[in-house]
Amino acid sequence: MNPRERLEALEQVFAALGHASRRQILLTVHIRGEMSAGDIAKRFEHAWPTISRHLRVLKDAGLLVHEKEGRTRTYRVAYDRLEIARKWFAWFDKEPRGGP
Amino acid sequence: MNPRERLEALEQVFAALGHASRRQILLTVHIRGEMSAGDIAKRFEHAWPTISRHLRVLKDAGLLVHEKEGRTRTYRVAYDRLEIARKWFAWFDKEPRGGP
DNA sequence: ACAGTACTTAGCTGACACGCTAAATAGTTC
DNA sequence: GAACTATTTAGCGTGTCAGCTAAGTACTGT
Repeated sequence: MNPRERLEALEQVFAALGHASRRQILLTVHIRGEMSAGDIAKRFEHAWPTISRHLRVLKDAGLLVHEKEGRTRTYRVAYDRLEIARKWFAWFDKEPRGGP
Repeated sequence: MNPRERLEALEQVFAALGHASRRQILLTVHIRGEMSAGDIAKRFEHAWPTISRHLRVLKDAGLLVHEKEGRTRTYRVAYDRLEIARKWFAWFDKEPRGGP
C-alpha cells in the first residue's frame, strides 16, 4: 500500500469511526465474531436501512468485510484496517519531528 | 471520571479526530511541543478563523489545552485525552464479550 | 410462479459541519 | 488613547450526513 492509499485509508477509517453507532456496530460484530446484517440491525434502535448504510460506510472504509451466503450477508471485522488508525496514534509516542 | 463522562469524552474525541485538518493540527502541535494559534494558522491553507474553530473543537474535546500569555494563546497537546481514544481500540485485542 | 425473507438502493428532509468575510475583543506600543 | 497585533465570535452559503419511508433486488420455499 503506497503512502497515498494509506493516507486515504486513514481518512476513511477515522471518518467511519467518527460516528458512535458505527463504533458500536464494529464492536458488536467483533464481540460476536461474525453477524448477519439482520442480526446487527435487530440490536440497534435505528431503522434497518439506516444500519445498512452504516454497514456500507464501514465496509467502504475497509473496517468490515462481508460474504454472501444465500440471502444473508455475514459481516466480520477487518482487523488489519483497524491497525491503520491505531498506528496513527503512535506518532504521539515519539519525541517531536516527523508525521504523515 | 465516571462511565457517562467517559463515553461522552470518547464521542467528542473521535468526532474531533474525524476531520483530517484537526488530526494534522494535533500532530503539528505535538511535533513542535507547543504553538501559538497564529503559528498553527500560518502552517495551513485555511483562513485563520477556520483554524480557530478547529482549535476550539479540539479544545472542547480536551485534546488541546491552551494558556494565555498576553495576547497570544499557546496550545499544547493533552496526551491523556488521546489515551481515551487509544484505549478504545484495546477492545479489539481481547477475545469476545464486553465493550463500553 | 407466488409469497415470503433478507437486504440494499432511491429519494426526501432537517440538522449540522466547514469554508468564508466582516466585526468584535483583548492586550501591547507609542 | 489611537493604532496595531493576536485571536475569537458572528453570521452566512453550501455541502454532506443521518434519519426516515417506500420501492427494488435477490434468494428460498411451496
